[in-house]
Amino acid sequence: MESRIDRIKKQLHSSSYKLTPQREATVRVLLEHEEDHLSAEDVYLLVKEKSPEIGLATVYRTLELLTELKIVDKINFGDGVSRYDLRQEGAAHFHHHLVCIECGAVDEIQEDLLEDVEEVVEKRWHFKIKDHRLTFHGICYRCQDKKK
Amino acid sequence: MESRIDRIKKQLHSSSYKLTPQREATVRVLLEHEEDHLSAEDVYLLVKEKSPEIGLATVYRTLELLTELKIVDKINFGDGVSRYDLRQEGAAHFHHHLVCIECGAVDEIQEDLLEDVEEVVEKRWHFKIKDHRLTFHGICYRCQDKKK
DNA sequence: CTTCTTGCAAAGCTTTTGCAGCACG
DNA sequence: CGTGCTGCAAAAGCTTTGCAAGAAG
Repeated sequence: MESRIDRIKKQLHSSSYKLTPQREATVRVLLEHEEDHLSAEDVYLLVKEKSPEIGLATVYRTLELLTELKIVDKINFGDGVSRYDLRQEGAAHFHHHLVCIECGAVDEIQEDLLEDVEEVVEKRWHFKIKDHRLTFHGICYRCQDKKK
Repeated sequence: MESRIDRIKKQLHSSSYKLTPQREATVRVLLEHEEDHLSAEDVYLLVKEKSPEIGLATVYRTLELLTELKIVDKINFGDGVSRYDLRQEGAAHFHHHLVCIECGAVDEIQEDLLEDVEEVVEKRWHFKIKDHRLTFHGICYRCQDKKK
């Protein structure tokens, strides 16, 4: 069976890029932390554990490359660093985020809740939507429970 | 009649901050460019036209202060700079944005289109929503028309 | 006086870039 | 060989901070 890495390798090849050991190590870290929202520095430190010789610049370059190929999405929650999020395979749109203003946790909503809204926006504002970013700021279920 | 500046002055006072000449000049620039999405540097240059002695750090400090008081919202469209957007008076939530991937224009949607979605999120994910950020990326009506 | 605010310069951070060397066909 | 990729260090932004001086009550 074809693995996720293999498919990413093909995506790279079809744009004439190689899956070098450094790039593979970076992608593996992203796969192992799919639930998280790692910054470039986070990724760098994790890659370094297994491939200590990698440079931070290479991580940045790889993340930029993966963003360009739409394998990952670059997001910004307003804390001064960019974070990188593996896109669901075959997902047309970017998923949504729930950012907790108390504990800082970031949860994901994979479901697309914006279909109706997008229809309205396309018609009423005559805007051809290609992608979206939706983040809710509030209090997560864990922090709500904690207060009781 | 009470002006917008007066009301902002009161908001500052009620948190024991002063509306200094520098702060007032900064707020005026924001009011005059309500439609735009100015970066700190943009604001600095515009304020400088009328108050040449102002320092960039003061503009940053003022924008931070206004963000804290929820008079402006700090946004990030992923281009490496923070932008500042005056909040509609009395608006409970942040408005939405349409970012054109061809010409870079940013249009605003003042209407709140997320009421239904928020209800679903609060119930299904047990998340207490305090605010949201919604940005659509796509092609604006101007660029669509241009192609015809 | 006392407290808050400012301007300047320096420092801090994240991210990008230049370049020589390496890898691999 | 040639092209692409990497690591390192330097550079380049954007933003924050330290500090002495200034403003305001």
